[in-house]
Amino acid sequence: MMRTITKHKIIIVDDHQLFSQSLQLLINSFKDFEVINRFENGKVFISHLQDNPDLEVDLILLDVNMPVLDGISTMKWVKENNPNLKVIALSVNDDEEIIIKMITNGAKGYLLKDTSPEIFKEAMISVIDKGFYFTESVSGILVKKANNDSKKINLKEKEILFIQYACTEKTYKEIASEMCLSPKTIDGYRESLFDKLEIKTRIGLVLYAIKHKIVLV
Amino acid sequence: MMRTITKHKIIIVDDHQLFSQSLQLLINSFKDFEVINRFENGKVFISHLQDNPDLEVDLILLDVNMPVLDGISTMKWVKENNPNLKVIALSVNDDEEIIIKMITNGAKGYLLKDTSPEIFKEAMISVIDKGFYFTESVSGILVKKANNDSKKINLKEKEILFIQYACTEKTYKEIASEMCLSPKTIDGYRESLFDKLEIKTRIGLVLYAIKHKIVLV
DNA sequence: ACAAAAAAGGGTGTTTTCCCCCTTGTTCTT
DNA sequence: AAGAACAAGGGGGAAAACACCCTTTTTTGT
Repeated sequence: MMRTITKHKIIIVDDHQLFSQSLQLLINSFKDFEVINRFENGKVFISHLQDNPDLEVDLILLDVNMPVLDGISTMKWVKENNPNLKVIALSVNDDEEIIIKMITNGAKGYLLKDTSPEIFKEAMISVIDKGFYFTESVSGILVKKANNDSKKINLKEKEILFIQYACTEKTYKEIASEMCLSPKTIDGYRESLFDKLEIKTRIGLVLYAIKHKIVLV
Repeated sequence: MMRTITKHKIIIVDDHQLFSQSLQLLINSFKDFEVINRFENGKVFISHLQDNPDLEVDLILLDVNMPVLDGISTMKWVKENNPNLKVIALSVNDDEEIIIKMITNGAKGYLLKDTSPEIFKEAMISVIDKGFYFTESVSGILVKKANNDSKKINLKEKEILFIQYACTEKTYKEIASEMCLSPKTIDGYRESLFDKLEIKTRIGLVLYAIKHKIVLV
């Protein structure tokens, strides 16, 4: 006689149909797991949650890069409205900023899509049982952020404006006149920024500005 | 009695194990297809081809974004050494440049990973039978490229290298010594680039480089 | 084979950038 | 009320960036 086992109920949210349908096959091939639903973006997933407030689900696999409503926005909604949901973020990129955003919004795990099925299964079990699963590299990023958070640089309005001008082909003299300041004041801005940002040239300032999205390209 | 059918032999090259193993399950669920091999990057795939010159394979599914040896480099090798291989490029992004590079290097199809399994199967059949499969949007990009090709700026290897150095805090003198050229030659590079790219300062060069992804930030 | 580009290097001079040290006033603390 | 912190401005000088015009050598097209 066969005993009926209650399988863990999984929902996949991913816009890549090829991946999402394939992943469903993989998960269903695991004894204790079954995919009960798939959604192609955060919006339809959230709609489904709203329509089914008593939905039983053990784990959400949430893609980070999606059209319509991406992983981060979806995670924010989950944090606000359904914080008990267990979510593992799935992504192809290991951008620190994104990892941090997903985790601070309540993701219980962050896996790259090049994870092996074994690790993947382990992560699912860990999140369902222990409540979280983080690889060493993700933990490392979290520690690093914690350290860096203390010595954070905050720029004033005028500095931001100056940086934006510096990211053009104008000379400092031209910038000064556009900002209605003396060239010598601009000189001061530059030196104080070089010091603060640990750079040595205007090129460094441009690179910093782009990296930190002070100017967009 | 069951008749033995020769299935189409497929190879998957993709670094995302989760995707690649799952996709194998999906393909094997199609009657006429079977995955005979999976590789995690272009390098190991090429090694396998070299070790098995008489390998019978009907179709390669090649991921574009991979570590070690990416899709484009792998495609280049295939074009040089094994041009009869039928390859469908798989990618998450629809960057025109990349699509063009893959196709000019001989890819017979280009599919986004959010394709439905039905279209995916149709594409596989089309490439095996007719030799190609392109969606309308990909065809559109090819037409557009044909038109734009006339007024294209093409940079030489050394210029690219110089631009990359210019996007650092090094001085031209330092760049010259790192590139083993006289500072005066670097001077020439700069002036010719300023002219070609219609810019006036090194800042403009940095912005151009970032916009055109010559350097990454 | 020969002209035409292109690549490499040079000279000289101007402008811009960068650096260090300085003054004056204001605001905020303690 | 003294001191700290900051915003605005300044002088002078060295180094880097930029401009313009030049020669020599190598590559390339036909």
